[in-house]
Amino acid sequence: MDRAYQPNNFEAKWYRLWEEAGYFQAASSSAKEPFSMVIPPPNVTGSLHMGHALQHTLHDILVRWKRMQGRNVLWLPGTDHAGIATQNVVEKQLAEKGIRRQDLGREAFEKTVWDWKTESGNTITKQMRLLGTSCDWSRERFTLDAGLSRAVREVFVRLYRENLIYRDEYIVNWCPRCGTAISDLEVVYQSTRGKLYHIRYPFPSGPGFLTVATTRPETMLGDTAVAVHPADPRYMRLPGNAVVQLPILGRLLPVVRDDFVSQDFGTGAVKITPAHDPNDFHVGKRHRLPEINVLYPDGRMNEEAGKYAGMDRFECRKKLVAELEELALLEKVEDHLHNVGHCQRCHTMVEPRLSTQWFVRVKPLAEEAIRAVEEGRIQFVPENFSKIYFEWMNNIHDWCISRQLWWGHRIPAWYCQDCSRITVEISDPTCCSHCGSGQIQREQDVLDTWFSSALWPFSTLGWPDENAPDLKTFYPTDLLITGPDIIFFWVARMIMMGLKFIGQVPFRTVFLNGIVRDERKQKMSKTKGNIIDPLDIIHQYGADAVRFTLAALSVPGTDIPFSTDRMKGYSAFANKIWNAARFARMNLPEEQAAISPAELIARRNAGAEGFSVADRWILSRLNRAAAEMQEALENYRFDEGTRIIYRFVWNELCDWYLELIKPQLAEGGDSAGGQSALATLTYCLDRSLRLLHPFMPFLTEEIWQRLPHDGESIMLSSFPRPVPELDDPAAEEEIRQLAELIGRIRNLRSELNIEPGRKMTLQYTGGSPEQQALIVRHGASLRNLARLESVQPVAGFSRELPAAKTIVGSLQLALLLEGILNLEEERIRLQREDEKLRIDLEKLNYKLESQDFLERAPFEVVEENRQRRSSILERRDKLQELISGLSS
RNA sequence: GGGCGGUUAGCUCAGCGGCAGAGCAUCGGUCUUACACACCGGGGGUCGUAAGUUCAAAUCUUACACCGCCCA
Repeated sequence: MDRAYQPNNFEAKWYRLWEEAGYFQAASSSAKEPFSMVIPPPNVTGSLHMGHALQHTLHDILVRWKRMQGRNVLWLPGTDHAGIATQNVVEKQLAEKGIRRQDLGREAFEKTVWDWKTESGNTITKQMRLLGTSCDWSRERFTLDAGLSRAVREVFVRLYRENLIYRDEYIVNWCPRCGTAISDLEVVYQSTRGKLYHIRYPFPSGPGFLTVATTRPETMLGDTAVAVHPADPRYMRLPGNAVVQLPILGRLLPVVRDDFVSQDFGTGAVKITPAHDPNDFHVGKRHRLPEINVLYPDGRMNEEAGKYAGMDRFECRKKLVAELEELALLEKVEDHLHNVGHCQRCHTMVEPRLSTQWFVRVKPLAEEAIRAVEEGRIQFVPENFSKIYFEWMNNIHDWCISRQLWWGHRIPAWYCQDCSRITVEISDPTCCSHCGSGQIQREQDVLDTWFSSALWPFSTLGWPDENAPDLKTFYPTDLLITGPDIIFFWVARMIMMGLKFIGQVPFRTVFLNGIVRDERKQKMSKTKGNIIDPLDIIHQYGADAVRFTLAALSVPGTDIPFSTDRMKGYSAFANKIWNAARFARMNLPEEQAAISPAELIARRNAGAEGFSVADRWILSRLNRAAAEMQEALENYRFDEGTRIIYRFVWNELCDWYLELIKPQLAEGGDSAGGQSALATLTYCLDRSLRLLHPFMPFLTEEIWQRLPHDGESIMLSSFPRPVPELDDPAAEEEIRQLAELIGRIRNLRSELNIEPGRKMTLQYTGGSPEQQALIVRHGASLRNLARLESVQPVAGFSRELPAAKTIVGSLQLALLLEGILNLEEERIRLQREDEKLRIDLEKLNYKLESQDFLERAPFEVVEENRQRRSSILERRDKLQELISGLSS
């Protein structure tokens, strides 16, 4: 084996082998219990970023773990057609050649996008493989696949027929750059420094005016009223039929009274623009006001804007304000900080705009979806997220699903030119279903991408064919792992659709992963330049180190501050286990069979001929690690999982066990002790690798193949479970004591500045019979690990003995020094030790002298404290002996 | 404005009633032949502030401060 861990040497090789061998593939039917997940489909346009890397790592950990537990695992991959994003990408490319999509026409444009998708659209799925994701590529899906499109169509038609989808004129969020409506969720509000314009609307008869304040003066061209609060004393004297005159256009506007007006804002009089403001829209409906749309879809003013027609909205604002000023109708302009909606995709300022769109009536669907979570049929992890879910679901609004795009699922609705009614059909109709006219035209709009995403858990499994084997086997899926940012966009909608169309929840558990940030918890962004490209670091440190780091930082409910330093640490861990394996390999004979638990138990029970205390200890610790790992993974505690295996491999197996068996191995592998040690080591490594496999699939496979093993891949091996017969509290206690003893001697050496290489003589006296026996039994390890030449029992220490002394428990130790010992320094050192004990003792005394404590604390706690005290008393006693030995 | 979360070592975070922990960083010392991506040892904390509950509070309660996120 190489001297050091070099991931680039083997990662690609194993992935190819696994994939070709079909290890990732689920069985449509199997005696094994199924376990299924669907991937949150990344955009086809996308490339792998840290968020994906995190999410896919967490998926893969669970999936590999479940597979090793013998489940029939399906992890279904795929991509999303991402309507706006993809159309934008291709339009941009066309723009470079000076072509607009309108020049191509719809069909040609769609073909261009498809070509692009086939050619470079699957970058991300190739990149996913580098991370080691064991998803079932044979079942890969795309939201525009024929099967999925059929599901979309079926759902649309059925919802329409149940009146859960309708078409209406409504105020929607309009992105002038994308030229389409977007849903409420796709608007991101940004705090923006703007202006508040106070504009005078004169009374047409007589003097005076009403002053209204607005942040969007250009919309005044669409004003159809001015509103005041009915209880506002300032406007009490205004007649009921008062009107004002709209500046510039001269239109007469009624003054209406409406509760919605806030008296504190501005002058208490507000302009009403029903076609361009959601609140005004509702006021307009209440007061039967006309709705005047002043904007073209591209954000220019339309013919309703009079002389401003054709001008861009912001240009118009400038010119219009200047004109008002000239007319002395501009009272004042204030700086104003407010939240302004921007398009999530292109960051253009969104315009609320009246238009005719398709909507889903969500409330009826939401009720059942709320109940599913309330009743625990779906569980959120961490649990807190259910609150966010409930809050949104309880205040849900209808969902605008039509988009004025060309890339997506075209809405299956046809308009009749004769009777002007709508025909909605599963298969394309040739005539109007109402009047039979052949003069029908298909709807131009496509559906919101999230509409098809909402069907993902069942559309990918073969629905609407209700007998599809995959659907029967794998629905409901067991778990969904996704980001908290798409609970509303996606999770909630999947729950609604799953319940509506399959009658069962789409998944039983939703795990929300954190957001990956940089190590200072800043969001990663291009402008900040703090983006870490997962491909870079995979290339540099290996996929295993990246995965392990992401898992280690993945504390449920918190963001992930990704740190390259942390990752270096985990890459070192990979190197550590690599070298532990190398050490084993060097000591093992060429042909060595794997060892079974049964064989191991038999040997262990063979008494003196069998395993050493160290062997029994590490096996017992391994049990503990396996039990803890099980618990950690069951609770989605990826962070704990990494801690558990890290600690076991590094701090127990490598730091202690390997060092403890070196003396035996030095005797030769043929000795009884050597054989047991090798058997134990082989077993522990094998099990460690299996425990680690879900986190570091490549490294574990590479090493596993090089060590004695059963089977063709670690992927197919079983996940370790604790073997009760190997639990051994006595051995654990003994090694704990040995480690304490060694630690004390090492500490002494370090305090006395004794060169690490120098072999010392240790004398000891006192102590319990067990302690004495322990020293004898572990003499070789003690000498080796504390760098001692000899360890001698003595009846007592003479005063003149040139030695540094200390205690462990009730055992007194003396490290013999050459030359003269500085008695004063020695005394100070021992007194410092004593001082620590004194402080501990004081605390304990305080507790144990409290009557309340003795009476009210549980017996075990009191007893524990008593024992601690008596142990400290004993140690102080021995220490005092040493101190007085110095001074007399 | 409403809701949620956070504040523990220099940094990033575990711990969530019974002796304050980890990784990294830091300091001192080592090439002790698996590993310098290593080994050994050390230092470092009023557990945001204040009050309360309790025999016992980092942990439970309340208020406050500061920082984030979501919704309006």
